Amino acid sequence: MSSRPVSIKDVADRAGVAVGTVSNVLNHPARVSDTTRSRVQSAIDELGFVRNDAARQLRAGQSRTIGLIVLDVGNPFFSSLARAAEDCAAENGSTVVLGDSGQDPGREARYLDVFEQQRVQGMLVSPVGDLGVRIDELRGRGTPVVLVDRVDPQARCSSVSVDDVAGGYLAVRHLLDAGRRRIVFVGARAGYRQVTDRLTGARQAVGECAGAVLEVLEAEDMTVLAGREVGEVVARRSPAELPDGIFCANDLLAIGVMQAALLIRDLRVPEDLALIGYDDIDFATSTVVPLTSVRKPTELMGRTAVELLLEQIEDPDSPRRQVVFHPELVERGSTTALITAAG
Amino acid sequence: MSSRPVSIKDVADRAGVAVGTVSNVLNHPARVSDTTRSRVQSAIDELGFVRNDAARQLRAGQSRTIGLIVLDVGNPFFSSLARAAEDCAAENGSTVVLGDSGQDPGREARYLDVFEQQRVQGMLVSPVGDLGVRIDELRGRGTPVVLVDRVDPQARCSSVSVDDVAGGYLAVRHLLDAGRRRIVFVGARAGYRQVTDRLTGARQAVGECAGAVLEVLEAEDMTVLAGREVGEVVARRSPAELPDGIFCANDLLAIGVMQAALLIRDLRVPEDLALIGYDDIDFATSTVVPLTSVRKPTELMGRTAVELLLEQIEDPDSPRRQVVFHPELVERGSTTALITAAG
DNA sequence: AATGTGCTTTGAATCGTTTCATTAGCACGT
DNA sequence: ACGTGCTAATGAAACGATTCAAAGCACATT
Repeated sequence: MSSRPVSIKDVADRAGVAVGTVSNVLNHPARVSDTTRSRVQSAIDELGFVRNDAARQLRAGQSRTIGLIVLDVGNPFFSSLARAAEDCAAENGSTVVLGDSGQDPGREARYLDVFEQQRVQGMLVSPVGDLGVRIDELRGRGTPVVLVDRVDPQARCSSVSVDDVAGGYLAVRHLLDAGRRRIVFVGARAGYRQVTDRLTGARQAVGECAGAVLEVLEAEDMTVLAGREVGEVVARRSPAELPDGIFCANDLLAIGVMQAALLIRDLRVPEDLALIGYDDIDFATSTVVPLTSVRKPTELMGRTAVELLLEQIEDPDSPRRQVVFHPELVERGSTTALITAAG
Repeated sequence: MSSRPVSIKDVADRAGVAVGTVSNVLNHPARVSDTTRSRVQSAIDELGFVRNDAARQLRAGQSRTIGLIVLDVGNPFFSSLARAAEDCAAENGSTVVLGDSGQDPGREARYLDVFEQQRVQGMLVSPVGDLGVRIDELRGRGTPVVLVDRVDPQARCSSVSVDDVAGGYLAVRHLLDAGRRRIVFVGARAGYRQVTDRLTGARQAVGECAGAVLEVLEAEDMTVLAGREVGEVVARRSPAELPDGIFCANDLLAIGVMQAALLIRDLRVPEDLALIGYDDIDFATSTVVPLTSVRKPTELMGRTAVELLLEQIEDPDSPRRQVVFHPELVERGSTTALITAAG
């Protein structure tokens, strides 16, 4: 029943032309006369011909795909970045294929190997560990790499990342602008890099504001539950010791703190306590009081990553660029009271 | 500086053997003597040789990749399914590459084309619309397809899916077993297929229990906010009209209902009102009262999908199978009171 | 009639592997 | 010395596209 696959040769025979002509129809339609083109096209349709990409690539020496390796496809940051990268690649005639390393160096290595064997045009990688050597090898063999959400300290490749210090500054500055002075920062016990950057930014903002004080609290980890525990401790304090603004290192922590504040002590958010998170996850809009947060320009990062990669593909000797984006404040009810009724 | 890519020929020259021998080292190491093998291996390492997959595939006529096209990589269901599929594929020497259709038929078509041109071994697809014709074409040309989270009414290909009727039954049965009799089902105005199935299951369960009544409420859509609106309406009812158990068509709705119940009326969950959602999203553990939910066996579905595909790859004439999984109840505090203090 | 011009079409060479029939080399028994 | 079996290594022929120099053709110009 199912015979051997249809090749360009079969199409040529059917249409009564040479193989080169079929190839031209596929790749340089303008070179072919209208009549021939439509005859070839019919043959293609009738036979159900599908171009063999392996053969094309072998001869052409180049593929039309870009590999994207992310730490966790389930993470909204990466999925939205992937979406944007796909769009941008499509506009440039390329296709993004996605590999999920799941933070596992072994899987990451597998995808690097597979993509290199497939001779992808280039890769976007949000690396698990240090990829220094691997990146040099790849580049040496002609496959450029762009780092995502991480900068290469030795500037061997381009990268897109976010300035978390600026984000932390932005968040606390916003609290200060709203008149808050007794600020609490909630981070995590373990030293996530993002946490320390955000704290640094927070410190800067407080330092610039006379009369403002910053207290740092550590949660067990970066989860809602951990945030709730910290929130409960804070909520039980005497009125004099209560902060009037809390900045959490991510939204999950902030949601936990909010739960505690509303339920344990019936504090009003934002009147008694202004609250701000980080990452702007979907859920931030759905909390009882919608959560103000700090957002990375995810789509822009995805597009830029692809653009930087295309730059390197076109000219491997073009200078590497480290693009650092500034995050953006998303104001919601947890810091900004709606227009309150008179009184 | 960067010369032309290293080929198997270069390796052969360097090691002083024939190209066929290098190929054997790569593909049939047992056929090669130890000394030769190590000599070739050194040459490979020294030259940094990376096999050209296009050439391999062209000659071998087969690739080692499986295409997976999902509706939305951001959806935890798909990302966790993808992870499992990757693991299962890796165990069988294949690699999964992911394409995100984003519910867009155009993008879906693009990925189907790209993957077919790449001659993937087969595809797992959670289709946007009807893929009937396309699937026949693919299969006719030798690329098997397995549907994910959707059954093929004409059984042209295998599939993995979940019995949402059973899920709805499970949820309401659980409420009834906990002694609840005035049950409310919260669905969505627009007719999602999952919603109607879950409602059907709910009806069945109530039908089997004398004295139980089911009321159906419609939310604007399937979000936390819509759930909260419905919850507020319910919470304002007179005590006689209050339900004692609510089943929401997904977790977001349930979270919204919970927010309303706790805040508007200070109802106790689960004592006054037992609440159950569907999907078991991550957040279900992090609500103020942890949310009981119904979970699809995601990992199992991912693995099974790959297995069904491998089955079809090995023997294209093997019978197609429609595997339907039963969801599982995940009990948490919103339906089951912890051991209460004596009294 | 010869030559030139511009557009189509041709078909062989090529890309880097795998495959497989063949050969080489070696040890062993007669 | 010779055949027999083995294992190991060889190298040319695919695989299916793209590319490109060359040829073919129709028509205008000299």
